[in-house]
Amino acid sequence: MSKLPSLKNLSYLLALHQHQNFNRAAQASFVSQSTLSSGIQNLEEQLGCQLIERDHKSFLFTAMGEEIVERSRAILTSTEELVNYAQSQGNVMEGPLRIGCIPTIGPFLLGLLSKTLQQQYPKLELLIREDTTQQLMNFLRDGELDVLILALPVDLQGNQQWIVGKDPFKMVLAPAVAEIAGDPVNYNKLPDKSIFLLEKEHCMTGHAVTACRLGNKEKINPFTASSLHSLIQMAEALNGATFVPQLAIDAGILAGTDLVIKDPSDGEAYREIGLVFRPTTSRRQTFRKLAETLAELLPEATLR
Amino acid sequence: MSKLPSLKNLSYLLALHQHQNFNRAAQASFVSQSTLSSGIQNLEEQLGCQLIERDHKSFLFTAMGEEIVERSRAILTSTEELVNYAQSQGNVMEGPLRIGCIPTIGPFLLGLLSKTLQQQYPKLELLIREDTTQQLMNFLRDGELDVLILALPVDLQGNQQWIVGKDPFKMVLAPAVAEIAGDPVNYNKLPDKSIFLLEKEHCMTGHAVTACRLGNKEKINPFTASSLHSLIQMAEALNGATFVPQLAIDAGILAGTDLVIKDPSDGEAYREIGLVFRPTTSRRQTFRKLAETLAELLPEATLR
DNA sequence: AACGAACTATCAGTTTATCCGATTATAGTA
DNA sequence: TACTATAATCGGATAAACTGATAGTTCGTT
Repeated sequence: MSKLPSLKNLSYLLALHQHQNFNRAAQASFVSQSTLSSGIQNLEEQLGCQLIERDHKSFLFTAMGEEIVERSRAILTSTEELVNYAQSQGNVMEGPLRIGCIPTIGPFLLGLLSKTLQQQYPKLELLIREDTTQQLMNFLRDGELDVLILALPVDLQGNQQWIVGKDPFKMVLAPAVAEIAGDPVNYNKLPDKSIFLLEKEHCMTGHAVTACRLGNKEKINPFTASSLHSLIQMAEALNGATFVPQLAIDAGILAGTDLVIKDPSDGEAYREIGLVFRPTTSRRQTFRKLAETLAELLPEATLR
Repeated sequence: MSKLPSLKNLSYLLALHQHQNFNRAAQASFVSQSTLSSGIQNLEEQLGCQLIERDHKSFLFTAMGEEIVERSRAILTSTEELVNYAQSQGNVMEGPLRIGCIPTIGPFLLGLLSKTLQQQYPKLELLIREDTTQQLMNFLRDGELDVLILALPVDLQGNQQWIVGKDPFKMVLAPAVAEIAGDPVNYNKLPDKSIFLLEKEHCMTGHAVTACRLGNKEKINPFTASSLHSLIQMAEALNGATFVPQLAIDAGILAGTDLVIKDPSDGEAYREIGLVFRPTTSRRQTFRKLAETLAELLPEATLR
């Protein structure tokens, strides 16, 4: 049996991969540049293969290097999770839990969620980051977040997901448009360019929205909003209509507006909310409890 | 972020768990008893919790200790697999591969398998262990084997399985019995106590065998054989009949006997052969290629 | 062509961690 | 009581990790 590499050296490799620069990686690892340099060399020697190609000014990770980085990451996060588990005395709802969430869910759910969790598990230290799905996936991959709350479907990229519940879409219409829209809304009765949507990055791709996009292009206004709040303001100010998640409505996003809520014509108008996490995690128990708490706060729970 | 424990200390903990004795664990780890002792203490201090309860003469792992052992095992095997992968230059069919196999498969399949593998992947170092299913599962859990070849179904105990193919059961009868048995065999025409079976541990629990057990108890001889070879000898010597896997027949287990081969009456008379491995493994690519090679050698491949 | 900026590798010296052997302490056993 | 088996402890030796300074490379600028 050959000698195992040290976790420290593996972490140096990870830092180097993240920062693509010996100095910055060393700083991030709280060691000197020389330490990190020799650490990497040490690792290459122990593993008996080249991890990075040097060309004196810069360097590049080899394919093997990338693979080793992947595996090292899994090993290091497992070890961190072990330490975390031990220091929480085996209570899976203690210590830090780093959650990522998208902006069309976060503001309307996390307030209540963190309140509920704090009450139920007072020793849980919630750390929440709001960003786009893709950014959050990167943070998850890099081990900077433990679990994501996303709108499904999503490109899992090797991660695992649990569906937690559904969030129905409602149509929200300016009064003038509401009068002629019918109930549930008949898209054909709406004026051209009267439907406002979010930018694509927000992936509010519920069935209703997709159907609307495909079948009623002329009804859709070419301007897109960058947040739910501005979406609603646009709909109100320009006498239009839009789709808003039930979650946001429940959280009072329409307060102070005179918009009218109606059902979309498509009965399957909802988005699914899910938890996403690394398949190599050893915190499934924690995520399970999180999922249960989350499901109770959603309009329709469907834990699976 | 608190400091991570060293892999060495984790391995000391594993050794201690395996040997339940500081001296033997230290020997197995090639260190002195004092080193191991302080390593464990070190670990407990770093993790901030008690892993073993000492009562001056002996000790006991705490629940937390057991959990940490589990997790440490996953971390260490991942690291070993990383090293192995690197040292094989990323070629997943190089280096050691430790296979466990049950005795009703091993002698009839592994000869051909290892020959095929050696030819296709000359740098693969095959290590084969033959034992009961339960023993093999223990070796797998303890990281002493990488993958098992078993007859399904099997209690996975948290492991993962891939089904590789089917191995049909044939009936094998002494000539006198064969004459009256019909073709396919009608169990009712057989004399009482004329069917011989293996000991239960061998889990030759194909549908045919199970059906026969349930519906024709009086036909079954109360004596059980401890190997396929003795099973066949009993059937021949005592003018009886028995079930034998196609695999064993193909390998020539009936050579030199005057037994007659017939189909069992049940059309679904087969056992499934599968690969079983730890869910935390990072050698799926290796196992995949093994599965493909294996499937080609089985009477009926059904890779899934 | 010369210079400086941005890099990584190397080296000598220091600090830290690991390990061993001997010893102590405890409990069970002959 | 002496003996055996066991784990914890301690001082000193050894090996590993780390640092700061320096060397050497490349690239862009003057």
